[in-house]
Amino acid sequence: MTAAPSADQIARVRAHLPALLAWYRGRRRDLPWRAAPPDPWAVLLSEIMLQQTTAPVVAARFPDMLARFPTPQAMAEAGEDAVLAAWSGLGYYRRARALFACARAILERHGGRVPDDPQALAALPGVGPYTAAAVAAIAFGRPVVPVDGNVARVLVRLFALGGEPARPSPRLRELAARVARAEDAGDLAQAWIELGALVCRPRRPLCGDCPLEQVCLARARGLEDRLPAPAPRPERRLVHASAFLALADGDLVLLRRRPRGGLLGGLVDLPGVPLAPDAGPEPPPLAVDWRPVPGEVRHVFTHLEMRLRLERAVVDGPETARPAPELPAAGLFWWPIAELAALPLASLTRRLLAHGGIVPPPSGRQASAR
DNA sequence: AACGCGTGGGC
DNA sequence: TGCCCAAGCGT
Repeated sequence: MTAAPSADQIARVRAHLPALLAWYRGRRRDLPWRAAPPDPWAVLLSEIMLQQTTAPVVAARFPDMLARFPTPQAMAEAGEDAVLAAWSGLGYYRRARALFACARAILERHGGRVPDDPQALAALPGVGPYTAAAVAAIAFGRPVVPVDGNVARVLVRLFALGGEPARPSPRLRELAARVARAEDAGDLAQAWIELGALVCRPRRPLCGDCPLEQVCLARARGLEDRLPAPAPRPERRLVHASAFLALADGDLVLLRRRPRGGLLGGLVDLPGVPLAPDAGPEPPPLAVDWRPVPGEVRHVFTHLEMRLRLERAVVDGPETARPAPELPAAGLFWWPIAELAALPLASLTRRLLAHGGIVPPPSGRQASAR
């Protein structure tokens, strides 16, 4: 099966690190989270946003996020709901709550300054092995190689690790540590990642453009298109349900705060959207005259597909519907449509609202990018 | 260790 | 269109 990486091959790769560094510095992209000198908080914020979210999406949202929360203290003082609202549409919302907890931990444990030690970084909420190494290398020049999916794939090909899944793993991190060197750690960390993102792509790698082509075992053996082996695709469950859109006085909408754990945890949505894949159908939240909205909203999650009908009702009388004074921690509440931008809404919720004729403005972003 | 957790873009 | 995938983490 997979031969262990040889000391010779590691030495060959290390000897080519200057070429990798030169390649990176020659084609460095103008990414909004790369500033000189690096701001450790900005680096940490960007790396958490980049966890499983594509760089173009983060590029579009990072400047507003940093402007809204320029320091750990600013984020800690803004409160969890403000962070969650600013995160609207980015997905994996646990990251937003962990980020808020992370800002508080930086304030309490480290006097408001991002720590430079990988171990201290990894102890922060939402910061795992990759993010800790990335911040340590990029923001502080620590001689570590952060291993993300890109770097894992590059290593599997460079060392022709046929039986190795191309995901960050303790074994690949150990290999990365043996390839690391003390000089230019920040640029080298980014070089490995950029190489995977732009050249050593998942499919059809551009080996002719690769600064490491001459030392790549997969290339030498003609395996560059067959490594890494594709991972099996997990099943995706299909869930049918009905969501309920209740309007009052033309300017209030009935919403619900979801429980903090699980799917879309802590976000605001419409009653009837399943709280979990196996949750049964929910009864209407009000005994009123519901009318089906024609069509269906189909939304695909990583492990779940929802097909949602929408029931709509208009209730009259301000005595039956009063706007909540503030966003509640749980349960149903009425909210002015004009103030939807203040709420942490998932993309699914925006689509349901739009299907019912309500288009909320972007949540939590700066009012204007001008 | 495997699974739960969003979303949007590329092809 | 449907499928693949993305600068992972927590449990």
